[in-house]
Amino acid sequence: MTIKNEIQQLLIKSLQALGLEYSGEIEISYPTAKKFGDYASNIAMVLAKQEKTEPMKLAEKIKEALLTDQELKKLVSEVSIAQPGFINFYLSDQYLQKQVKEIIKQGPKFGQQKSGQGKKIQIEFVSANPTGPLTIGNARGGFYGDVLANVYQALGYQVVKEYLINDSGNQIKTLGHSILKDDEQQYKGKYIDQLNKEIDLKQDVFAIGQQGAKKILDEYIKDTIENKMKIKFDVWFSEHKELCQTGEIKKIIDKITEQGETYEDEGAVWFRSEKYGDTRDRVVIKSDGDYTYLATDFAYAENKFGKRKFDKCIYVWGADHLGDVPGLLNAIKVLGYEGRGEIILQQFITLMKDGQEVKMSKRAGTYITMSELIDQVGHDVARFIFLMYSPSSHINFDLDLAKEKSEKNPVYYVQYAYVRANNILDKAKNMSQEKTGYLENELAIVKILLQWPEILDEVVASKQVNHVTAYAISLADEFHRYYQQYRIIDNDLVNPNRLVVISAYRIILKNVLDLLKISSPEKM
RNA sequence: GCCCUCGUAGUUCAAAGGAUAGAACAACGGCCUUCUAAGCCGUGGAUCUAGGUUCGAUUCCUAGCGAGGGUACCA
Repeated sequence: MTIKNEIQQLLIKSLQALGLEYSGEIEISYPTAKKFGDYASNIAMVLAKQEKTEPMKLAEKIKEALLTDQELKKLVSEVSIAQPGFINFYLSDQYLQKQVKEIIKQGPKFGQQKSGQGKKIQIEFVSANPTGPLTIGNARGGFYGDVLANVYQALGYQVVKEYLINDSGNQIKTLGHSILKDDEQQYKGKYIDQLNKEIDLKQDVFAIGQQGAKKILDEYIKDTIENKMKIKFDVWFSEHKELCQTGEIKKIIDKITEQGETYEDEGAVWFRSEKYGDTRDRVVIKSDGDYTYLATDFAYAENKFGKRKFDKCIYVWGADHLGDVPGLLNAIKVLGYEGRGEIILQQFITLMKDGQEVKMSKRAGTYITMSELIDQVGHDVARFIFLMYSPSSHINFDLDLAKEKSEKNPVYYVQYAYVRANNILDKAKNMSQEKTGYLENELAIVKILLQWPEILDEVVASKQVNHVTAYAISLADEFHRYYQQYRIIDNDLVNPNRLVVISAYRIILKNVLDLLKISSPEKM
């Protein structure tokens, strides 16, 4: 149980004792200034209207009730009221000192929780079409999905990371034409020239496209993902093999047709999506007999929820799939899995060059590949850059600027804090020890360390993975300041309390960096 | 036209409806005989516009302006 949870429990008890009714979740936040304590609740302001009283008076009553609770004293040394009605909590020094030892005891496990209760969750991300190398646009969701998976895992979920290979359908034909370099060529670039030489061109277009797709997947995409981005997918899911050849698409479309969820019009088969709140119905079988993307989505959803029994599936998509969201959600609903699918849209990246926008296009050959970027700035920097963005923000990306800034990237700031902590612990091994009390800065560090499990909870709730990088930076920040201000080893003497704090610090920072899959160097 | 996302320091990004809107880079001024200065301290600098809801709005609502995306029997 996190500190936030404990404070929530204390408040619930107090509200009950006062006979106050409140059904919502009690919000606990980190105050903006140190004088307001370590945790704060706005509950008095929320309830003031319902109780027809003033927030300050109500806060005072709740405070009185809190103070009678013996449990409170284990955690908190002081509760105060502040305008316009905040209730502020101050963690006690004893509690903090106890918790530092807990961090050291748990080590890499600190922060892990069991709230996921072993539920099976699947995260599908990247899933770029195997028609060209991975651009930074395609790969935007890569680091995101990878870290989100780690967060879920830390909270006790069973996570499967999956890449859907779109190896059937029209874009494969188009790829075939492109490799043949005939009139219908669309994709261009060196990799197409290469494939043109490597593949036997005396086959039909679809076969050429499929061979090309396989080569692109193996030689470009997997290489970038596994070796450059350091992402390990648990499942590479072939649409062609798993959904087309097995007949799963046909089966599921037949099934919903039996249920009356489709109808025929103008030679095509339509899914009644409008019935479920969509703006229009959507085609699942085209008049030429081919299945649409949505038909595949039906089969894929059934495969995920029905066949493989995932409790929850997260789809990390690019913003260009926006139009498919209602179709998929309604498909999930019709199949009986409503509420178990969640779609995260990643907004587009605009490529900037000398202050000008460049349209990123595989067809025009104007793009930056993820592989290129990582070669230029290194894995840790590339990963950190992408993880700092919120999924909903439109990124303006300038490669030259990224290169120029890579040496000043915040990732080094964070890693340097780790190096410093490490050096001290290394050096202090053989020092004689002299015990004194804890410094305020040390307790401040402990307070931040204890937020780690709360950050994990928050990320699962908000899906804002960028909060983890922000947390890493604030961890580094607090430590650098402390390091500058105090000498830990002085005249070959060291205070063991300080070493305890720094050990705990190193553990948490390592846990954070591991979760982000950023290296934690011992020396820089 | 309609739908979605976004609009915050010079720049790139943060901020579950909360308290004095945070960082980083850039600019300017300081700090290395002592645990690595890849660091620290200090200064200046921002919520697109107009209304509304609220004790309280960068956040929610309405309208406008601007950027990106969607609006296919493409994927």
